[in-house]
Amino acid sequence: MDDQNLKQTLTPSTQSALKKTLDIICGKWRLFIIFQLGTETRRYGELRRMIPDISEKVLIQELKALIELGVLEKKSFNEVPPRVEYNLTARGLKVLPTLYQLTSVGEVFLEP
Amino acid sequence: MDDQNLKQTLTPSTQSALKKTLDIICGKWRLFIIFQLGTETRRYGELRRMIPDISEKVLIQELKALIELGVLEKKSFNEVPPRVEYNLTARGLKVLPTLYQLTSVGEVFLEP
DNA sequence: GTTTGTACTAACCTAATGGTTCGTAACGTA
DNA sequence: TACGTTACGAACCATTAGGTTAGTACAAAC
Repeated sequence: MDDQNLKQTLTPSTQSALKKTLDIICGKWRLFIIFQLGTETRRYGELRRMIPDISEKVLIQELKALIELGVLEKKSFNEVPPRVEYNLTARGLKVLPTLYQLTSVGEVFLEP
Repeated sequence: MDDQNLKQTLTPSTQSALKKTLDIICGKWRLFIIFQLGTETRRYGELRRMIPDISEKVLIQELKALIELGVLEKKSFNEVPPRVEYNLTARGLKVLPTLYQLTSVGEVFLEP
């Protein structure tokens, strides 16, 4: 019995899309950051207070990663003390409804 | 300016649902395994050939984890050579459509 | 009688993830 | 003059995720 009946159900383009998705949502904090931003603009310090369990370093690190992925954008104002604002990009807003649906997945598995 | 205007937009139950979701889908291979199973029943060796880049140890490890999470179930037949079959649970099937949508997220960010 | 196939386990290693602590600039406030 | 505030960077460490390699039982095929 050879493998010709084992069709690869995932096309290469589906596979790379999935990998990109995982880049964006995997990690302990990324979805939380995206959800806390939502459609709003928030300062770094606001986000830190909204997600109190994340460490400063990791928050900055994750924000930077999400910017590089094209999910977030950042505006720095030349003020003292510094002011920096973050918000979702157009693409980020576009996928937000799909990401919100992910809570329902967890809910299904938390049902008794 | 105190923090009373920083409403925690995520309720505790939403947060734990999100964490559960991340348990299920995070990791390099879990979504691929779930997608390759889909509505079918597959033997271990079939899965291994359908996801050729995964190592044997990691596939078994991830299958075991997904079983413990309630996403998959497994049937062992007392035969030689051994035969073991995997398929999604009812809950797994229930969230499958939502998980399929995740490819669209990556697609948005892969657009030029 | 040696090899092949199945579904694993065990031992070990590396790279990435997440966390802790400390330090920075320049201003407003006490 | 000392201190708090803001948004970070640097150095360092612990844990986890993922990977490699080897070995197991036992029947069937060659």
